[in-house]
Amino acid sequence: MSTQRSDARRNYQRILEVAEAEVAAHGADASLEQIARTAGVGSATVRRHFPTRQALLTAVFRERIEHLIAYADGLRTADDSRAALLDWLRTLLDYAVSARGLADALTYEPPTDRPAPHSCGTTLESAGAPLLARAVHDKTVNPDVTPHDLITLTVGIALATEHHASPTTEATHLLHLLTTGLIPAPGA
Amino acid sequence: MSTQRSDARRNYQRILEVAEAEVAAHGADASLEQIARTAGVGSATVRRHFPTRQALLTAVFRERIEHLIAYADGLRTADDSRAALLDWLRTLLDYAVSARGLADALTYEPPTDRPAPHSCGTTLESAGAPLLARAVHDKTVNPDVTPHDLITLTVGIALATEHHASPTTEATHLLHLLTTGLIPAPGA
DNA sequence: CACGAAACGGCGGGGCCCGCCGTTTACCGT
DNA sequence: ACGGTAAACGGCGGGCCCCGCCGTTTCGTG
Repeated sequence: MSTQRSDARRNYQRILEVAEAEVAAHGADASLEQIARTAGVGSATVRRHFPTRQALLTAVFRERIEHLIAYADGLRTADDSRAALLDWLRTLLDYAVSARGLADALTYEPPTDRPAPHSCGTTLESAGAPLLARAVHDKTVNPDVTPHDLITLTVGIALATEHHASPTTEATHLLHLLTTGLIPAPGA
Repeated sequence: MSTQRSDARRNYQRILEVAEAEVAAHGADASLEQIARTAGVGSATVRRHFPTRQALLTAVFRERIEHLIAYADGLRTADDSRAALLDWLRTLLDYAVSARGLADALTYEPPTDRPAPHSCGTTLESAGAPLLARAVHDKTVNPDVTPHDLITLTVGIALATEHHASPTTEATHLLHLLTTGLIPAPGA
């Protein structure tokens, strides 16, 4: 079926498994050579399957991204559009904070990204878009907020808290501030 | 005066100058060896003056940090405490976005940072604290916002927009969203 | 079973960071 | 003015990493 040879497919899987562990342990800049070594393949093979580090990260996080997309889909029919959006953002942030390297992977989209319109970030944005649109339609969210803004802000929180003492608690706190507004408009 | 030898002082300055340029060009992970090379010193000398990369970055950004602190001081007596805080945040963000590496330097405070209570981030936080306190006192800002939150959120925006198409415009937009509130409380 | 192409992986080059250690250089006291 | 000493220097080698090349193995197929 797949135009790929069987050993190639096997190596691909093996590398991916090892990469998941390694990225979880060392973050987005885990050593490719180390991955190759513990996967029992040459480092060239790793780069053959994943030409760029970003490609590897995308593959590593694919499952989680899809999970997030599915979650967003489920939330589309929720009663309270505002709560749904909040819920999704919290989940997204939780993922970004707990999965080392995810946030970094999400920031690195655009070095002339023509042939990758379904890379991590873009798909996430289109998954969040309906939730956002509905919330905007219900007047609970400012209309000049774009899906892109959602992702970027969340990723930003994750990145900024990454090296702190207790990232999770701090991140949730910051998300709260973000949603509620740091310095509301004067008429408050 | 200084217990330091004259050549040491000279090298220190020279390295610092080169480092500024190099960091401006290549961000927080500029090559230390490259800096040493164009400064005309051995790489060991660089590490002798700046034991860690973070130390070098701190020195590189010292001026700007102090400028920000001075600006905050000037704003302490402004008429409108809310506007003052906003003004400072905007300036801070502007610095963080335009000076490559600054944001990264600000996230990396705490690997058991005992003897460095006046590292970039900490001093910035104490500079912002009075502005924040006054704004809180005037009821224009939620009281559970800490100075640390201010810095972290701003840095987060800078980090997340760093690799995007037009960081500055996007960053200011995001700051606007942040201050005004992404998803205000239900009673809106 | 044999053959062609796909896939592999070892090797060398270049770079970076780091620590060691012999050498130079500035300072100070005589 | 000068010599001694400690501070400061910088070259070198080791370890790790990423990258590209290219001869070799291995899979799939006719």
